[in-house]
Amino acid sequence: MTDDRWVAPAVPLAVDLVILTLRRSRLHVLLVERGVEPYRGAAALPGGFLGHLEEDLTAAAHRELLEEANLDAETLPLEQLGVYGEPGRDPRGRVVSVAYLAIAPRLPEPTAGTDAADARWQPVDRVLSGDLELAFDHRRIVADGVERARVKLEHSALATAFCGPIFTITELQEVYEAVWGIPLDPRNFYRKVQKTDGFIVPVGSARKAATGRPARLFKAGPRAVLYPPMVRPAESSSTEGAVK
Amino acid sequence: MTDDRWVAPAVPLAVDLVILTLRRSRLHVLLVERGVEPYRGAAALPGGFLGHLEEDLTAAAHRELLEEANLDAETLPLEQLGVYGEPGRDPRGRVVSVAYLAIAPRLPEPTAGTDAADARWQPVDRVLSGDLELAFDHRRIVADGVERARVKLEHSALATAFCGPIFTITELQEVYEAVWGIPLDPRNFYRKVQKTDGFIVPVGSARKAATGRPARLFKAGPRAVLYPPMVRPAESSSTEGAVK
DNA sequence: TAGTTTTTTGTCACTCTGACAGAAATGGGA
DNA sequence: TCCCATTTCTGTCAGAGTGACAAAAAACTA
Repeated sequence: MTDDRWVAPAVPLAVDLVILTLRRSRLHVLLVERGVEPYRGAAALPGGFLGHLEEDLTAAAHRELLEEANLDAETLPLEQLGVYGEPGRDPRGRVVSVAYLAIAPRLPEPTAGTDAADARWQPVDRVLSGDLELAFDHRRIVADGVERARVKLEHSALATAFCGPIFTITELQEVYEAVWGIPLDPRNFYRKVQKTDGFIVPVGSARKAATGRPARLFKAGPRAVLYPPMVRPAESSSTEGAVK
Repeated sequence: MTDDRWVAPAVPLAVDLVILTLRRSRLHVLLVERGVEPYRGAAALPGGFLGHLEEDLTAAAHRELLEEANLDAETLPLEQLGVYGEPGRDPRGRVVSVAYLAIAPRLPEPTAGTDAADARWQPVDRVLSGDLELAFDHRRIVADGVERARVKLEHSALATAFCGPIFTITELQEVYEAVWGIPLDPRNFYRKVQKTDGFIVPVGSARKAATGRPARLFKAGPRAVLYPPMVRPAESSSTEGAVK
């Protein structure tokens, strides 16, 4: 430690991406089929090593997304999710991975890129339930990403980003229900979003419908942080929050 | 990229520590005076490079804390704060740093360790105001850590960890006031913490005081997450939350 | 025209909060 | 001893927000 010419150990650095979107009212995550060892053939998050020593982390994230799933996410706001770096998480040796989270409206169907044999959307509950196994510690990373998304829906207007540019209140409600995984009362939800100033703004009262009363149309409002927040009903578990 | 024998670039990995505590009812952060270049003599967060290639990140964090400030933080729960890795943040070249946050009751006065010329507590407002300049991007890291602490006080019983094992409600209020940086109404605060089930529990109704009515004594309750949360008054700024 | 479906407007009781009044329990002078 | 300053604790009151639910409004269908 007090060596005169001690050199800091350098660690191979990777990025992993949790890309969430909504498809048929269910939350999906983008997964690729690994085309190389280790875990060849297994499902995994898109991601990979830094391209070169000076590459920015977010730049690497965008590049990997393009390479592995042909998704140009240049416009996607990537949010840092965390660092996953326990020794032993990668059979190749020490690798530290920085996970990023993106949440987006309907994205195009991805196509396989260079390092990945396949790329497609998978429902998150299949991943979280363990029904679909992921390589490395990627299941945990997905779980962390989903939890982050749930919290963000409470305090930010992020939900509007899941919808198209124009949407109905019911569609917005479906976003919350899909991400939170619980049903909400349409009438209370309607009241809440309506009186949350700047959350949504009505757009030329056009209409819409297949059956039932036509719904008003809205677009995202100017407010990014919601105060007071949307309240997520308390977990049913009675011992929730207890420790010791 | 499709090179057959391409090797993943390895990056020197460091950890930085934001240790927050309360002293004389003000929030303080642990800083060291750098004993080596770059930024020799400047104030900085304790931290340093990974000791060896297989060292765990949190292990490195604990080790650095011991080395630089002689604080045995084995028991401190360290929480990951984020990754700071833009190229150019370190004049020595590419370095990626993982920041950790710890929040603790009165810790002993630190003493300088091997790599640091000095180690001491500094009020966070001196850092955030720019009055006290920090090396690297450490001011930003401190700001992120303080903001995280503020949010944690809302949703968790963390505030009790700042107090001693036994405390009065007023002392608990002072924690909130110091971290949030705003005054609170003692009567409403009293009511709120009292009826938040499991937050604090009365301990043998002993007493205390210098002047005024003696206060009841409490200890931390079993509840770790607060629901409903403690509400932090909305920021005064009127355009808060506006975007675009 | 009656029934179905979905959206929208209300209602009611309850909880939580901010603002504030004032009583209770102590120590310190005069 | 008696009043006062100080701090803790107990209330009160009005307003905002929420969960649960009723019912009207606006379509389409049979």
